[in-house]
Amino acid sequence: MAELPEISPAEWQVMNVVWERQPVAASDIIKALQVDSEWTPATIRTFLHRLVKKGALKYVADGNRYFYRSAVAKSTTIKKVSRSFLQSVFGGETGPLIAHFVQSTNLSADEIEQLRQLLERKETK
Amino acid sequence: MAELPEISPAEWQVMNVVWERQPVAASDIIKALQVDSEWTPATIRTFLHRLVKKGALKYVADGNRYFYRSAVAKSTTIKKVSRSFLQSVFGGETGPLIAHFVQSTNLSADEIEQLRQLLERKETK
DNA sequence: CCCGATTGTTTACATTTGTAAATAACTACG
DNA sequence: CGTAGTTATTTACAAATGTAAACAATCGGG
Repeated sequence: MAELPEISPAEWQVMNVVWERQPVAASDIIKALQVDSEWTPATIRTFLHRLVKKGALKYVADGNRYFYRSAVAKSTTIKKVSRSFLQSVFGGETGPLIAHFVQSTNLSADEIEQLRQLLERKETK
Repeated sequence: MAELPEISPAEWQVMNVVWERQPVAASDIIKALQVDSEWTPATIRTFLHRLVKKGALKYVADGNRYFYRSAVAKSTTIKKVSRSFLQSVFGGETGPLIAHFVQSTNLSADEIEQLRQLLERKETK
């Protein structure tokens, strides 16, 4: 159980809402997700269930409502899945990965500056 | 069929070998993959089969051997899967994604310089 | 206190994925 | 020309995933 659970793409959507607003009731998660997905409430509840079973979410009951919280840190989870992605798609090479995303996106002047600074700090270290 | 096929993580390993050395015989793909995976030849052949069926690979037979080639461009495929990843894991925000990878990796001075230049070009455009 | 609405639990089902063995087809050596 | 050894095709099967309906428990309003 020390194992970080595998989180599927659909489940990521759910986790993102929880990380953002926890503790949060199922009804609110459903509302949030229905804005940009086609999922029915039943479907979203299935995801919640599975995530609890996987150990990615936990909850506290208040009457018949559950308030969900994440059981795994977002940062840890991001690290894990990012490593897999990097490995599968870019053969483990970060340089090309970053290059790809820099080129394929419109970055604001501000973001560019931020990244520039990140690189600078990286360099001197 | 104009649809870009979905490629699973295991299949990505196969595709990477093909993109690198195409046209390439199954036996060579198997050899290449056995270096860092535990897959048996039968398993790898299953992946090849599925990839052909999905339209991600095609082949030319030479006697009883097949020589495989990709049927989809690596760049296109990377774009597609990268978009999904960006969306799922970073809510579509490239800035944080790049920041994550910059921080979580050891970049060589050279790579840092490359990226710096990429950003510069990005800025003035 | 009963009943409709809400919330959670169970069950369902097709598809995809990882993993591979069984079988068929073919080729090349003896 | 038959047969051992490749190669490819078919079949297998459990687990995960996307998608949701059916069912059960409970809560709140009348």
